[in-house]
Amino acid sequence: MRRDIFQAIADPTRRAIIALIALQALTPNAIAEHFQTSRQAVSKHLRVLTECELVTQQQHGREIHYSLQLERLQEVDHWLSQYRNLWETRFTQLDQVLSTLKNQKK
Amino acid sequence: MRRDIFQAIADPTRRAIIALIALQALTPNAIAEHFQTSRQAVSKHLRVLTECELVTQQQHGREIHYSLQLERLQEVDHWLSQYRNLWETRFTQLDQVLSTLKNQKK
DNA sequence: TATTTGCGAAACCGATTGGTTGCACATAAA
DNA sequence: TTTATGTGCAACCAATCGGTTTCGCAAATA
Repeated sequence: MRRDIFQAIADPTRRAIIALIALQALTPNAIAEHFQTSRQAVSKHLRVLTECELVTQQQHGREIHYSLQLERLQEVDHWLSQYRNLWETRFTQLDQVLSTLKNQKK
Repeated sequence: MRRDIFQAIADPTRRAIIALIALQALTPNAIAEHFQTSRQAVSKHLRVLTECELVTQQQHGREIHYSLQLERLQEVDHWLSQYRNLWETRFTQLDQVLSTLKNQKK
């Protein structure tokens, strides 16, 4: 199934999981300990995150360590960048208004 | 109802609406013309966007113009910034590794 | 070998989602 | 005044979501 990263980060639990594994890879059980939910529910979230390649798996014996693919978040950053330009332009325009007013005073 | 901005931008149609009204305010009818969906469906999306204060309404006679609240997107930007630090740190660390190798060569 | 542990997958369930159609109600135009 | 237009809202519906419980299987442990 084709997954969308925006839909993946829409769920607060999934954002919490992302925060958890940002610094170190964790197993589903280790992640589930941080929530009042079952390991299976966490596994379903990890499945969604895996499907949009936000996390990857490393198998160690019977344990599976999930780690965050930080660079995938740049897709969100890229989407945001078009609007970042806009709001920075807005500030630039405000600056221009202010400096125009300043010059008129002189 | 309390709305979440991440859930608001999860839907592709809503992201398209955001892109449409980023530059100029539009009416529901004008927005609906860009999609193969009913005006009422667009209205429901606008309701979601309004509830999380991503858009605001300006009434002009019987028309209602919806415009984007650009600065609300900074909430996403802020969430992203913690990870942006991480991926920039990662590059910095890579740079350090490279320069260490370079120095060892000398 | 027998048992425990870590995991994914499947079946199920209530709540939510995104769409529709059909209204009611203002405002603008004839 | 009568008619047309722009809109929000409610009712309905199939699909999806996020959770649970139950299961099967491979790997570690006794």
